[in-house]
Amino acid sequence: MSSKKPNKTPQAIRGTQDIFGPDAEAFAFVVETFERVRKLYRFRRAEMPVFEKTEVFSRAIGETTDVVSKEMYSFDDRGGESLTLRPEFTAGIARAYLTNGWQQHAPLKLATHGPLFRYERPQKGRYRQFHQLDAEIIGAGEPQADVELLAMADQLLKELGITGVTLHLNTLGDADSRDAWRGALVEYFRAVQGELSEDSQERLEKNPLRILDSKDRRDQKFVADAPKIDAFLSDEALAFFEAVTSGLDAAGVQWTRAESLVRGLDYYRHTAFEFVPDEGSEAAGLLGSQSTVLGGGRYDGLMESLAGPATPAVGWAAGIERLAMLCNGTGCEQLEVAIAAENSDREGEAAEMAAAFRYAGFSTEVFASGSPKKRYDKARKAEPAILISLDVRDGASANNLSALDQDYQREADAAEIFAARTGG
RNA sequence: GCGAUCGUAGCUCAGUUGGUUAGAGCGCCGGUUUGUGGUACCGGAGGUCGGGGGUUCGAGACCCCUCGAUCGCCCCA
Repeated sequence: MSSKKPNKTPQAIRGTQDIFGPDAEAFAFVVETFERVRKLYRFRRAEMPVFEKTEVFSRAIGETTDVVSKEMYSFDDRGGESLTLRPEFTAGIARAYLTNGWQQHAPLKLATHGPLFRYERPQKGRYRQFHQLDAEIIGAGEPQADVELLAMADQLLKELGITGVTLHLNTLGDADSRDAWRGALVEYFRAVQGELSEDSQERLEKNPLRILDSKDRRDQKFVADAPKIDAFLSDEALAFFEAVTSGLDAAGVQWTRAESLVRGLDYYRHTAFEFVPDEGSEAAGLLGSQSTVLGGGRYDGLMESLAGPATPAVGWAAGIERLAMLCNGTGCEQLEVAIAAENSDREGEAAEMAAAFRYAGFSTEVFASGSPKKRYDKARKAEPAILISLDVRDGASANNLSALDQDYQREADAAEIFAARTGG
């Protein structure tokens, strides 16, 4: 919107959001549930800076990835150093782990959440400033770590009340398995190169694994018969994957094998996973095409890219906005007590009574502004469990308490406070 | 970076093949009615129809440009 007016209200930055109302309640509900669940699994809370030296991300994530090559918010600070707003958590966590000597706590279970930044075109479920939950287990190379991490993710989704979402699981094998598989895929797709989509012809050079989850029909007919990772897995890699899957079964985590699931970033090895809405489910409809709600995997090579010791690790991240879309309507709690001061002489008492209710642990709202005659209706429209009217009739105080919600449990306690305050 | 759709009151939206002074509902403010009650009625504030240019006797509507939003591709949570 261009305008000659000098004092036009500035607009928010593209891809940023002002979250309010039910959306904000759902957002808070997601974060609160995550905090509760991570404590059950004894993941320790950590806070990292929102920005880092650019090289933290370019080295850890990979120069050639889209995230680094075209999606980072980078800028020079006043000393001329290139800094970047974090596009993901893992690289910063790895840096913190190394610079703070957190090796002493290994194996370390870490959880955090907060804003991330990526310069992309916004669309449904995707923003330039977005928010993620993040959980990592660092310094644990055993498949049990993958299982515990996934069990936590699964419980989180259940506690959020999210249904119609299942765990898609794959293995990328160890470095050798992955390289051999990649070579076979390149060979296979090169043979039919001319029939692939334009995007996939390019992927063949840059990131052949990505062809496997192409949405283009021209690609999909070849994907079905493409070489499978299973044929290239070393004995160790196979044993690792079997330990993960049997551990998930033992923990009661539902999963499905997704042979063409590959993760975008270079550092993933072995386990790769995503929680994705089932086709045709309500969740799928709510999310649009940005459907992955939680994703991650094992990244055994990451620490070395930051000049640290070889350190096995697994982690996942989940988009808070996407999770919140799936649990809208939850998190918004009912108003317990509404107090309508229907006469301006009662406004002071209404405030005092509200304080009494609030100290007793009742969520309370006072209606004492605007036309006195319309305050009762306003209070009523707030749909409280208990509605209290303070009025003046024939020169004397007139008080009334009515219970509007039949199922409300604390009515007797509320009535007691009301009676004590009104001398009745 | 590419593509599609869309910008009218604080919000949700009408607005006919271009035709007087741009409307409704909700919300907000005030009044009348009611007087232990989610009432009804009346009134008010609030819009250079995203911005600029063009076509026309006449543009909210048609054309071009621009800004913005939404959704999709790429990529990803």
